[in-house]
This record gives sequence, structure tokens and C-alpha cells, in this order.
Amino acid sequence: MIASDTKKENASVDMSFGPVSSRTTIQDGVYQQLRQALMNGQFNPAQSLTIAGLAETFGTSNMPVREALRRLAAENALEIASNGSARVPVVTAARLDDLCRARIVVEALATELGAPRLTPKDLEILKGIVSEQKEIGRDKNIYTLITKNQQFHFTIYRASGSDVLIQLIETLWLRFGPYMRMLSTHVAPLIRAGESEPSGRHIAIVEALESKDFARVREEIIADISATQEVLRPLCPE
Amino acid sequence: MIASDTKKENASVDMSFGPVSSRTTIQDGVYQQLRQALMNGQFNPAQSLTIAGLAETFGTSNMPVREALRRLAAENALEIASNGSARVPVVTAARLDDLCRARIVVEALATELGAPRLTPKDLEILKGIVSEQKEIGRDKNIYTLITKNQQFHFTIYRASGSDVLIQLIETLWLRFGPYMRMLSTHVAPLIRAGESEPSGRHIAIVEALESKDFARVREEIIADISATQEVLRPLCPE
DNA sequence: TTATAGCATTTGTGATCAAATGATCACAAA
DNA sequence: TTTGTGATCATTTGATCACAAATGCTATAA
Repeated sequence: MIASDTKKENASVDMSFGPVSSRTTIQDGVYQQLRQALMNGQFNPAQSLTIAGLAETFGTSNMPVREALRRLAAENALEIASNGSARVPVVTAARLDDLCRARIVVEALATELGAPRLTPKDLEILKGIVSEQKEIGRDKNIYTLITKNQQFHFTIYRASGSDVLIQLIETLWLRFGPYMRMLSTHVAPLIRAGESEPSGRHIAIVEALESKDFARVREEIIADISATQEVLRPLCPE
Repeated sequence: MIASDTKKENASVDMSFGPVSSRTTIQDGVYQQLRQALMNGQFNPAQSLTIAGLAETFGTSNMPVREALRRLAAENALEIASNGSARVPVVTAARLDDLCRARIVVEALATELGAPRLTPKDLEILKGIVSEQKEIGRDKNIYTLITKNQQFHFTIYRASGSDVLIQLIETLWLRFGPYMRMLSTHVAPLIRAGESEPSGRHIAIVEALESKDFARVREEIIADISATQEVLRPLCPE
């Protein structure tokens, strides 16, 4: 498998997909990029995504895009219009409440299971994330802030060892993407102005973890979700 | 769209897809059938489903099957093998516990929300299902029994009005399919022998609903899931 | 001016084919 | 007997094309 003769001059594609894990198919790359963009709230609600359009953007044929879109639709991250086009779901207060209610019970359980199983190394990671958040807070990039928040939460959830819960939470966060967009555009200025401390609750969570007060960790996670919900609800249309 | 001239003799297909809702594409039909089969436990765990094989079975080309499989994989109802083939997940005791733990918190919440909102008409429907179950219990068809059980639970859950929860529960039940298969093969004889009363707990739930004892309804739902879990765990491999 | 029929454009669906990849098995060498 | 190598096969992935459905627009007539 070494010294492969140069018969393998594959394609003209040069898209820089993230870290190549293993057997990275084109469709996977498209899917991952779209998924990440959706979760971070980089698309507008109600925006319609066409197969041909995205295929052109990514420089691939229609097939990979087609399957990636269907996959996201199956996860309820996208809606299918009457003609088959995919659309980013619209945001509503009712849906926000619905999502948060589900997030609370599922993430509370994942915390309950995960918190006691966090290793000292995990705790170090969490602390690292918090201090990075403080840095970034003074900086400007809202998307890395969102990513850090994501890492913080999922480090705890993953410790639960529950594949089922992890997947459930991932689909919930995916559907939460459009609301994240509102956070980006409306709350980012507050953070920059120092009126909001994004890592505040995370610090409390780390403290509770260090004193092994797992019930409080759970409560803080729930409070974190509820707080986000309260911030976002008045921003929803009408 | 009526009086379609017979230009539309599409394929040699005669698959009796269920109720045609609207804009029924071939891929939707394949998807629905596979989904139903999976949820009812009509596939063997670890069974591998190839695109070409299913395409032949359904009498379609590969495309619709391909997309249906990807869709199911996105819902974690199927696993993707290293070569890209789709496989029915294997059953393990650990996964059973993991699934049931998640089912309990999510379905408990859906019950909590749904039970108080059930209309008198809904109650009639529930009673109807219970009595049908009693009939079928003496009969032999385990799959209709499974379907009735499904209808009973989802009638309550749907009353919650929470799209998010419904969708979560559906994917959980989908992943529960392989375990349902074990129920079919191992428990069916017991039911036929009269050693197990499938509708027992459902009767209790209806009673609790009529007396508006919603906390008890919730407890009964949880007990229902736990009971199934206990029955199935010893049946899991090794 | 408005309503409607018809056309054009956009977009997805399904079929077919070529290319690439992983799995399997046989055979040879240590 | 065991291990490494190569060939073959099964299967997916991606591209392209024909077709159908939906949408929007324009022109024409009332």
C-alpha cells in the first residue's frame, strides 16, 4: 500500500473538510459541514436549501448533497417543503419551550449519570474550557464561544456512558441551532459590552463538581437551560 | 390527478404501501415499510440489509432503497458497517438498560403532560384498544398485539401536544424494535398459554385516568417500561 | 382592471453506469 | 502450521441524465 503508483489522481475536488477521521466520503463531509453550520446557527430560519445550490457551493455533484440533506431532515434538523426542498425550520416561542422542556429532562439525566463519573482529567478539561471562555469573552468570535459551551456540556454528558442519551441530546442541540443564531446576533453585543458573563454558570458547575455536590450540578445544568430559554423567548417573532 | 391516463405504469411493483397520504414517493413507501418492520421487530438482530437486495425485494431501483436506508441510519435505527452496508443493531443487556432509562424519563414527561389533556373521546379510544387487546390475546397474532400496544401509548403521548417529545419517543421505540422481536418469539407462547395478561397494566392506566389520578398514570407507565425491561434482560445474549 | 389559462423555470426523484473500497479466499513461503 | 501476499468479488459511492411535479410569470380575454 506504500509506493502506490500515481494511478490515484482522484478528483478535482479540493474542499478542505475538517479532520479526516477514516473513510471520509464526500457525503460525510457535506453532512458534517451542514450539521455544524446548523448547530451553530449559521443559517437563517426559514432559509431554503436547494440540492443544486449546495452542490455548486461544495463543488460536488448532487448526490452527496442530496443524501446529506435527507439525513438532516431525518434528524428533524431540516424540514421538507411540499416540492421536496429542504428548509431551515422557523423559530417560535412555542417550539423553544417545547425543545427546552425536553432538553431539561434528558440533559438532567445525563448529568445525573455523568457527573459522578467524571475523572480528574475530565475536570481539568472542564476548567480549561472555562478559562478559555473567559479569554474569548473579551474577544469577538461568538462562534468559538458557542463551540466551547458545547464542549463543556458534552464533556459532562459523555461521562454518562450512555450512547442513547448522547444521541438524543445531539439531535436536540441540532434542532436548537436556529435559536443559537438569535443568541449570536442579539446577545453577542451584550457579552462584548461586558454586561453578560458567559462562563458564570460554568464556574459554579465546576465548583459543585469539585465538592462532589452532584445534586447541585444537576440543578445548575437545568438553570443554565432555563436561563437561555428566558433570554430567547422574548426574541422570538411576534 | 384523477383519471390519470395509464401512462403511469411505473414499475412491476405491486407492494401494498399503506394509506397513501399525499405526494407518496417510492422512497417514502420503502422507508415506511422498513420502519414499520423494524419497529415491530420483524428483522433479526445483526441482520445485514443490502441496497441491491432490498431493491430487488421491493421491485424498485437502488435509489429509493438507498435513501430509505440512510434515513433510518440517521435515526439510529440501523448501523452502518465499515463497508457502508446497513445492519440491524445487535441486542445487548447494556443497550436495553440504556434505552429503557431514556424511555422512562421521556415517556414519563409525555405522560405527565398528556394525561391531563386527554379528551373523553381519547379515553373511549383507549378503552377500545384495551378491549381489542383482550380479544387478540386469545388469538394468535403477536404483531397486531404489538401495534395495539403502540397505539395505546402514543394516544397518551400525543395528547401532550409536544412534537419534540413525540419525535424523541418514536426514535426510541424504533431502536427498541430488535428487543420487540425477542418479546415476540419468547413471550408470545406465554400469552397464548394464558400465563401473561398483556392488557393488565393498560386496564390500570385507564382506571387511573378516569379517576384523574395523573401521578398514578405516570407511575404505571414507568412500571410498564420497567416490567418489559425485566422480562427482556435475561433473554439478552450471554 | 382583474382573473385565468398556459407556458417557462426551477427543483426533486428515480434509473443507470463507472469508479473506488473493503472483504474474502486461495496460495505460497517461512 | 502459520503468516503474508495477491486476486477476485460483493457492495457502496458518486455522476449524469430523463422525467415529473410544483411554482411563478405572462399574456390574453372578460
